[in-house]
Amino acid sequence: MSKLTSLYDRSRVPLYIQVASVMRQRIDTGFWMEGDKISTLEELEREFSVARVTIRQAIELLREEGLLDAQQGRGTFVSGKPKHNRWLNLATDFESMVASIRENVLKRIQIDENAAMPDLAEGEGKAAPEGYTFLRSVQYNNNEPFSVVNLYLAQHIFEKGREIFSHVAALPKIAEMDDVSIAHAHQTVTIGVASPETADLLRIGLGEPTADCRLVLVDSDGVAIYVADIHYHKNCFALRMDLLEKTGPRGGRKANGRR
Amino acid sequence: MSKLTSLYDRSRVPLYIQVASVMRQRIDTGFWMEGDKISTLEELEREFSVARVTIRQAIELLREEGLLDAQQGRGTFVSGKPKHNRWLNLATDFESMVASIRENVLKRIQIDENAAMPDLAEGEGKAAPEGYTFLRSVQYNNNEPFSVVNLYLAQHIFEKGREIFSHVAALPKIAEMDDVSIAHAHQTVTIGVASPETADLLRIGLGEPTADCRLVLVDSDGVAIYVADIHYHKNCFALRMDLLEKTGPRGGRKANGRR
DNA sequence: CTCAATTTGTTCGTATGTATG
DNA sequence: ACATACATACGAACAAATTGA
Repeated sequence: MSKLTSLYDRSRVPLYIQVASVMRQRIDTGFWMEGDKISTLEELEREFSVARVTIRQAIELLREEGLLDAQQGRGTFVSGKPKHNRWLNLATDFESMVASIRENVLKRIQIDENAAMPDLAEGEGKAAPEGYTFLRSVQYNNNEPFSVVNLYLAQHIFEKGREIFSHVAALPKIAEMDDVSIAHAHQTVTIGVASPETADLLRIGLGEPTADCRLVLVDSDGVAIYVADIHYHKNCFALRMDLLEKTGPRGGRKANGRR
Repeated sequence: MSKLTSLYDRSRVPLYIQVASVMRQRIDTGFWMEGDKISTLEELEREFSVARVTIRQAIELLREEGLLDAQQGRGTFVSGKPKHNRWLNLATDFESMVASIRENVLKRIQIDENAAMPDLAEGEGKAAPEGYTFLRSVQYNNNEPFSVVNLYLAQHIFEKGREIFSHVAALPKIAEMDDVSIAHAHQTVTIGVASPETADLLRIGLGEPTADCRLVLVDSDGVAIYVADIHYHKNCFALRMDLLEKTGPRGGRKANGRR
């Protein structure tokens, strides 16, 4: 009870869902392997400090997902792993980002030519004087949506390929334009929550976490020509990076440590 | 009603909390600015397709957080912004990662010398034959926890500085060891959920989202000497990277595009 | 000052969900 | 499976405060 209230103060999500989240994670990470018999109800009751019925609700949830199989008199067994989507491996440099986007299937769902200005943070360049066109699209993989892209494209860029931008991803096209210079390109990844529109498009619940990626291209005049807010489904997001890319291997028998 | 059930099917988080999440985000992103009068209850009812009382519960939640101020007869106003923690800007190369970790305050809370092997994925090197020591620590900033580090340190590395590793961050110490070579170092970022221990240490709810970072160092023999699973509080996590770091500016009047 | 429109605040009844023991 | 308590959500009606005509 005391534990319940303290947990409730922190999250307000129904307890059995919290419990189910943790158990799902255990299966996912292999802490409970497929075929294993998991702890008994009594052990779980004690571990989570909740009532038996609450544990059973959590198990029922995972049973519906096909992850658990409770058998009277025997125990509860792991009957499957949550399917990971993790298709995406977010690129960490321009070339590979363009390459990966080029392969994507996307559906353009909205275009507003006279859009409001995107609000640019420090270091994201200055706004294009001719204004922006707003483009929204959804990216699919195996017929399932995995990201929503909200893009502000500088008007003078958009006009170079009004037709093309309506149907294909903008970034590769921009990369191909010889008369467009890109002085800076950076992305910032954070964790956000799904707005009603995003939730709808990604088919997730309102307020569920998403991986939010802001991608900004700045031209040689310091103008932000491409400002994208991308919301990735959390299960489709992974970002792997090599930390020694620039410097190469370090240390070893003979200290080559600069510093 | 139909919308309710469909949302409920997707998330099962209480509706008023979902609504509050979205409204909090709107304040955070500046869609609703401080001092603004936000939409009326009736408009919000329609927008979210929920009952008046549900909207009021969401507003009450944000009122308690100091973000909204509802005034009878006048409207509801934005009275503050959610405090951003966002201290962290995760490093994307080895040098700066070592430097940033060096500055952190950490509390070592657990050490197990004969720990189970970490399960290594493809490309993460092979396990150290002498086994690993498990170290768990919490990193603080302004007295608030922002990350939990679960580290498997190869036994032969741990023994080089048993005392030191008990009190300070391991990574900078390893970087200083001239007789330790690091052939590969990479990290993978995903979105995870808080386990009971992590939730407790970060003071968040069970199953709440976290930014999970796996950091692996592999020595020149292909042995994983440092395997860390780091769970960041979602509000303390931001990862900014320059996409043109390697190639420099591209395009412009005269196409200099290599390929 | 009064009136009407607008907007938040409160309450009732009902149904279902969550959690305990 | 049951009894109990409380939380969540709906819809609707009414009350109270503010504003401007």
